[in-house]
Amino acid sequence: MAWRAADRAELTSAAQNADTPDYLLEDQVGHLLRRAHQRHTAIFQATIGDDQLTPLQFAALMKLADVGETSQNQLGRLTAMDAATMQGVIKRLIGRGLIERRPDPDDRRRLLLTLSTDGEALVAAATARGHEISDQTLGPLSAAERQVFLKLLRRLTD
Amino acid sequence: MAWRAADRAELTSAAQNADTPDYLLEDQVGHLLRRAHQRHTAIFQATIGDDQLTPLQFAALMKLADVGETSQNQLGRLTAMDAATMQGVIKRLIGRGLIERRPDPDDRRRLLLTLSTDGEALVAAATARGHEISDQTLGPLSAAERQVFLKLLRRLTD
DNA sequence: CGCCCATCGTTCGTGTACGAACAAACTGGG
DNA sequence: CCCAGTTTGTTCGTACACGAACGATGGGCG
Repeated sequence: MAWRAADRAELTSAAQNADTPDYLLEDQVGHLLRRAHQRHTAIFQATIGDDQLTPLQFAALMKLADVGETSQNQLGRLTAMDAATMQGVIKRLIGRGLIERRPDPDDRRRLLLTLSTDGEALVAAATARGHEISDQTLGPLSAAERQVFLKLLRRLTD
Repeated sequence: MAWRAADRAELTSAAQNADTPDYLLEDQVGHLLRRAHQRHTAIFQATIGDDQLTPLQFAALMKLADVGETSQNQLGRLTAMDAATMQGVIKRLIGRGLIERRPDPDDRRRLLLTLSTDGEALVAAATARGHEISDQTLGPLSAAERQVFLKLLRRLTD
């Protein structure tokens, strides 16, 4: 249907539209969400104070501290990671000795996860950083705007 | 699921908090941004009508249609992808014959990109889908809320 | 008890992301 | 003209993200 206008007039099939393109990437939610998320991970990495710790690893640790011993898949659900992703995240956290794993005596399919002593120490030390990261991410907004934004954002979250 | 509260009272330093955890993952912007983005890509994939086309590939194509012939790095800047990521995206689009590449006669470092005929056809066909995807992503919000949300989101975007 | 079906964790393949290091090519200043 | 510094595109390594298929286990129901 409706296209551009400019290149139509000329025959350049290279076709760019200076005036009114029907799809402006920078106005699309998906693109803005992606960029906001990129900015957030940059802030995370600059603020968390641990070069090896990634946002997902941090999320898994914090959630595990919150709920206590759980299985991998359960923790994955709580942190919105699928089983395959969780597998890798947990492997690295175990590799760093931040998490321990033991078979569930009541269900031999399951692996129960707990924070190690090091993991608990890291969680204790990083909690303040976590808040700082959220604060910096929302930095451009006023307190009132943050409330509105978070409320709306939460509604776009299944 | 016997956890928290109980072992709080005892001296388990394992310390999970049923009542007032100091860090609630589901309240953090980063987590919400990540989940909203996940939801968006699911909507994209269900709506775009082309199993092979990813959000980034789509963004690159739409932007290229918008600005016309450019170099890889330039297109990367316009779509917020770094050079390494762009390299892979372009490689796949060329592999599908949607984009063509030629050396810049004025600067032998550069590779100029253009849409192929197939690429232009795809852009024409997919534009409406793109709008539908944005619409669905914002589905939970009213028209007024969408305006507010997008305005605030844009400010969290460097 | 036996069977169907769901769940748990793993592996594979593909596609973002991005830092780091490179070689080739351009730029500007002296 | 030459050197220093930058830009362009590529490659490597690591880490998400997720569909798909897999083997092992568990639960429910006839």
